[in-house]
Amino acid sequence: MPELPEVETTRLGLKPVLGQTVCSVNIRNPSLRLPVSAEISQLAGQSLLEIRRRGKYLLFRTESGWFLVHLGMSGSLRLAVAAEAPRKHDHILLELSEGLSLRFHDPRRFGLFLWLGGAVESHPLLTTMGPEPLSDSFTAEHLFKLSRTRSIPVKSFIMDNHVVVGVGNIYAAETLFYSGIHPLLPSRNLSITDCALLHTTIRHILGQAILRGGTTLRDFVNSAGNPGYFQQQLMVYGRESKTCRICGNQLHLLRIGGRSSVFCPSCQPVRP
DNA sequence: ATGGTGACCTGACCGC
DNA sequence: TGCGGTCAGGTCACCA
Repeated sequence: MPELPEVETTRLGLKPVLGQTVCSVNIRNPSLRLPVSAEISQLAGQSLLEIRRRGKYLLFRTESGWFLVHLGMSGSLRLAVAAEAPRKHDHILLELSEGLSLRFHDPRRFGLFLWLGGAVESHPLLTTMGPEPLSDSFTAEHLFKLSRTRSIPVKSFIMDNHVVVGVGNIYAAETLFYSGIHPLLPSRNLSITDCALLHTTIRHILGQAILRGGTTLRDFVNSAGNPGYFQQQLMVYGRESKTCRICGNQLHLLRIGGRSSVFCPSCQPVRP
């Protein structure tokens, strides 16, 4: 499910929990990508002071330290009233003051819910990540420099979290379409002009998707349980064998790095 | 170092 | 209605 815009949508929607105290922690199923440690129970009695996002990770600050949440492929964080019965796959419940309940829901259990303590910046999950796409540290020159030695397809390159964080399968496909670049182009063949175009497009598309509350294909819901609306303007993702919205030719499907990759052979031609 | 593949897990959907 | 196959928004360990 969630790429950067969906995670940011979740973060913005959780602002009402700031300042609230965790009354109790209920771990209903600890089997996530990494086991949920009993340390998480330390959250009881702590106030939620701040929520940051780094890539697709959400970082929650409390008085005694930080905990991290990753939504994996199918995860969501939802604010419910405490009286509501937990749903299937609601794995972790944080009962808050004022009768609310913050619920981590994740059918496929690829997500993470980890206690970090004081070591936020230095955690191995966070130290090797590339720049934030919407920050000043992400530049065309950065893309150009890293791509010089890489033969992998440009689609895999922009989805690599060491290159730039937060670009998943949907937004990678859309970025390459708007940039007019074939998804299989070897990364080292990108020109500085290509990199400038990719840089601008990534920022524009992620920004637009955040404004529309993210993309809902099957099951993404924000913290209030509502879907996003960016899917209404997808140009290629999920549209294989349909016609290109620009040129009218048929869109094609490839598998790149094990991920389905739709593109327009006319708008994104193979280069000579 | 780099790149390709499988693994993790459940649910939805399709064709028979 | 049921069954088996396939696919899904992410990430990492493993191998060549």
